[in-house]
Amino acid sequence: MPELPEVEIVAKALHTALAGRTVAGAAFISRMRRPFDPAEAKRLLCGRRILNARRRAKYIIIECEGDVGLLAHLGMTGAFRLAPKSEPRGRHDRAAIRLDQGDELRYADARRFGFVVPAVLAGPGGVPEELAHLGPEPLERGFCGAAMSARAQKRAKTPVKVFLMDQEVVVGIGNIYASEALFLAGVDPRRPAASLDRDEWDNVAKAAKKVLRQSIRRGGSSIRNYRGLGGEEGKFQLSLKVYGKAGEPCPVCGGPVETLRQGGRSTFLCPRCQG
DNA sequence: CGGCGCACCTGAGTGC
DNA sequence: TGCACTCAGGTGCGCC
Repeated sequence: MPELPEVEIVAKALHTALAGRTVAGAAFISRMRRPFDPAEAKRLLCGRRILNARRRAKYIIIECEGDVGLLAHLGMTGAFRLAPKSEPRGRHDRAAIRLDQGDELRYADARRFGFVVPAVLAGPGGVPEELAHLGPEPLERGFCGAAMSARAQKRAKTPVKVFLMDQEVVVGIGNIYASEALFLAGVDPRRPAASLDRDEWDNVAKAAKKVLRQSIRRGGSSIRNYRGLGGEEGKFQLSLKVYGKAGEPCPVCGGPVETLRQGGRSTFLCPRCQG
């Protein structure tokens, strides 16, 4: 479900809601793909103040004092919300972190592709070791045409769209924003990553930054599942140019938007604009 | 290492 | 109504 913009918005909202509060307990509700161990969470976090919540790639890190905290990923359908402890559990609630004033942070996830787990945040930048393999953030300096061009040299077979979604190459870009960025850049998603020249990579990097920033500004894309911390929908789905628009006219040339499968996922493009 | 296919889950939508 | 089938903002593993 969520890509960089949606995760960024959730992380910011968590920061606003949680910074300065104290963890009072943890409850197991139902099994996730990666199990949440409430005893471990209590041992690690109970009585500790929450310092901040932030995003790295599509992960959310909630940091407490003492280099410990929670690591979460929303998978496709994960969502956080704050609820009074007395509120009945929802069908898909998976874990709860009790807070100091009778409320709790709940994690719900219908498909269970996501998780929230207690974590030691001792790696560089206060990030868990297990995130060390991730590529650069697309909104930071490490992501640029030159770096992407260099990275793509050996990827003679990988389509540029699949390459853009590789989290070791650059993080945070998923199925929606890969199609959108390539449309903005005028690059055909089927082209091998290694076949793009420097100018084209500059365009792709710029387009990716632009579409991610605009989406953050508009609250992310709510297409089917995504909701913010307070259950609110984003608005960027209204600004999507090609994603989910098979058969509709291209907003630039008016020709029909087409769809195809790449790596088992749907890609959307305008073949005329993305020569 | 690069590249592919599939598994992991549940729910919503569609067509018969 | 019911059933069968397809599809979904992600990741990770096994295999060649």
